[in-house]
Parts: sequence; structure tokens; C-alpha cells
Amino acid sequence: MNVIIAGMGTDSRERMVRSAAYLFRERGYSGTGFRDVIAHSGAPRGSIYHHFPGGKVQLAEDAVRYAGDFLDAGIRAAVEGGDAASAVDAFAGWWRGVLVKSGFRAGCPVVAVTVESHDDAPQLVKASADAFGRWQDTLATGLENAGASPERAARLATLIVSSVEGATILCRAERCLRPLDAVVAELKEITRTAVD
Amino acid sequence: MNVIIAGMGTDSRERMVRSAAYLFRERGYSGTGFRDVIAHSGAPRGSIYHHFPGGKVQLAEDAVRYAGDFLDAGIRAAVEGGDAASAVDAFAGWWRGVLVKSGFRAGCPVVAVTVESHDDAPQLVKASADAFGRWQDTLATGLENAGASPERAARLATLIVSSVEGATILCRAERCLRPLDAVVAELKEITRTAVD
DNA sequence: GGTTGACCATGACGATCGTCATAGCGACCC
DNA sequence: GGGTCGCTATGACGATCGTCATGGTCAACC
Repeated sequence: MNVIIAGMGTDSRERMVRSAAYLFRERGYSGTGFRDVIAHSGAPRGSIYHHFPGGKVQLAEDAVRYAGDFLDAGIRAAVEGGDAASAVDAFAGWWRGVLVKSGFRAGCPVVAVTVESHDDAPQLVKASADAFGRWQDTLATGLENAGASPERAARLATLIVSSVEGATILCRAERCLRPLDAVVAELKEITRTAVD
Repeated sequence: MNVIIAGMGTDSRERMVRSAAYLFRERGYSGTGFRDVIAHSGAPRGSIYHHFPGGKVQLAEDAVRYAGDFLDAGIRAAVEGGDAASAVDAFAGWWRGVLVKSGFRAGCPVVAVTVESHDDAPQLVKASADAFGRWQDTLATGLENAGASPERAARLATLIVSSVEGATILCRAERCLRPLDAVVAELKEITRTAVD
């Protein structure tokens, strides 16, 4: 039987969400069909609209939320027990692993959903904004604790998220880690001077 | 009749390429069908595979190249007759205009194609890498002329392209210019200290 | 132990996807 | 003026898309 924990659904439901997030990273939102999610997750076809009455949009919404929560927890853990540079390392290091492990074929699922969202699915835009916002808030808190002013910390957090996400895209195009490494080097220099 | 200029195709062919680049910015690659391109460009349906024997992939390839050339020319013009900060303004200012004019619904077509490309279309990855590479080269040249060292100029150019592209995505999600403004403020500060 | 309800198997719906074949148009060349 | 060729109109192909209805299974609860 399935043990239901508050906030978490069935096994197959969660597998679908995780697979959707995984597949979005490589093929994007429109490029990923329900059949792909079923095949990748091994979840049953018949219960799609039982778990996701809102259809594909709801699945994508949950996938974005899942990715947002997952990465935010990683950033938070690295920020709580490290210096300012570890905030950058935690965020960039995760995407470096995604790039290498996928052979530069995968990127950020939140980015994928954002750049494809039309007007008839505003929930997706909101979910993406939530994820990006939480990442920035967590990073900004870490930078403040390291000694940066609140205003500067907020601006730097936005720069970190923007540049690392952008560098991840450039890495996929160039099929190498050079852009991400260059960005991280500059970011570390900036954060170092900002916390003094 | 159609006046054929070297490197440029028919009117309807070029309209299709431009429309594809335009539509990719809002709906992405997989989210944009040939029928959308036909409707938006007013081009005839029957000549799709006359102008693009390679099908949708070739159309996207040309769209990425078109966007790459177009923006590179803008950056080059701004870099040639300005200081180091104008390089940032030229690049970021273009995307600011795209965001505002589209109501935060459009982004970068090169990004859209990159994050959706699978293995069966490596031409698209290469075309994207070319566009990103040219933008970085042009910006780096401008930074070098302003006084930055070649190595630092290359790293900064990568940071500029990455962070502005990333900020554009964040702006679409948050539906405001705050991320881009924050990034531009930090970038100007960095480039100012780098050219001294 | 009968009933409820969460969950899944199966198959199909209409729409749209990228692709292509065929026929025909009109301008140009010899 | 007959023929060639760039370009377009039209319609269809099979595949796949998201969506949903129906019927069934099995554990849980009164």
C-alpha cells in the first residue's frame, strides 16, 4: 500500500512529477508529451487525470514547484554552514553536475517552462517566479549574513541566479563548462569584495 | 519580381525566417508550428519545402542565425563608438525593449532553441553556439579597446551575455524589469573597475 | 461483508503536428 | 513561341498530441 504523507501524493504521482521535471530539462515543455512522462516514470497511463485534473499544465506546475523546492533546500543547506562563496558554489555546482551528467543535454526545468509559457497558462509563470524568487531570497540572506548590505545582497543574488542560469544555457550550446567557470570566477570575486 | 541579393532569399522566405524568430521568442521551438509561421508571416504554404528542404530544423537554424546576426550588428555599432558601459547598454537595452514591447511575453529566440534541442538536430546547437560566441567576441573586443586585458575581457563578455540572458528569463517570470535593472547596475560597476 | 473510493488498464476522441505530392502559375531564356 | 524553372495553391498522408470515458481491481472503513 501507499503511505500518504501530508503534501505528498502517491508514489506514481510523485514519479510523474519528477520525470516531468527531468524531461523538461532536456526537451522543454512543449517538447515533452504525456506519453514521454509515462514511459520515463513507469507510471500508469490511466491515472493521469486522476492525479492531475488540470492536465499537462498542472503537471508542469508541480514539476516547477518540485524543482524549486529541491534546489532551494540545497542552497539553504550550503548557505547556513559556509561563507559567502559557498552560496555561489552551491548554486553553480548543482548545474555543473546536471550539465556534465547529461552530456550538456540538460538544463534548468524552470527556465524551460518560463521561455515557453503563453497567456493561457499563467500558473506556470507564477510557479516559475516563485522558484526564482525563493532562490534569490535564500542567496540574499546568505550574503547578508556574510556582511553585505541588504540592498547589495538582493542585487547580487539576482546577478548570481541570472548569470548562472544564463551560463548553463551557454554551456549547453558550446558543449563545455567554460561559460559557467568564467561566470563563477567573476561572481566569487564580486561577492568577496561585497562582503567587506 | 523579386530582387535577389546575395545571401538573401525570396521575400516570403525571409518573412518566414523573421516570423519564426519572432514566434520562437514567445512560444519556443516545439510550441511554434509551421502553420503559426505561415499565418504570422503571410507567406504561402506551398513553398515551405521549396525554401526549406531541411524542414523545420532548417527554418529554426536560419532563424537563430538571423537573430544572431541582427543582434551582433547592434552590439558592434554600439561598441565601436562608445565607452565600455555602452557595450552593456547595447546588449541589455535591446532585451529591455523586447520585454516591454511584448508585455514580458517574449525573450531570446536563441535561448528558446537551445533549451529545447535534442540530439537529432545538432545543427541547432551549433547555430546557437555561433550566435552566443559572436556576441561574446564582439563584446570582448569592445572591452579590450576600453582597456581591459584580453583574458578579463573574455570572461566579462561571457558574464554579460550569461547574466543578461538569464535576467531576461527572470523578467518574464516576474513580469517586471527589476532583475534586468539589477544585473545591469552590477555589470556596469564591474566593467568600470575592469577597464582601469 | 457490503460499500465506498482511490487507483489503474484500455481504448478511443478530435485536433494538430511535420511532411510531402501533385498540379498549376507566370516570368524568363533560346 | 516552345520550353525551362522558380514559386505557389491545394489537399492529403501517417503520426502524435492532450484529453477523456468506461470498466475494473483492491484495500479500507462502517
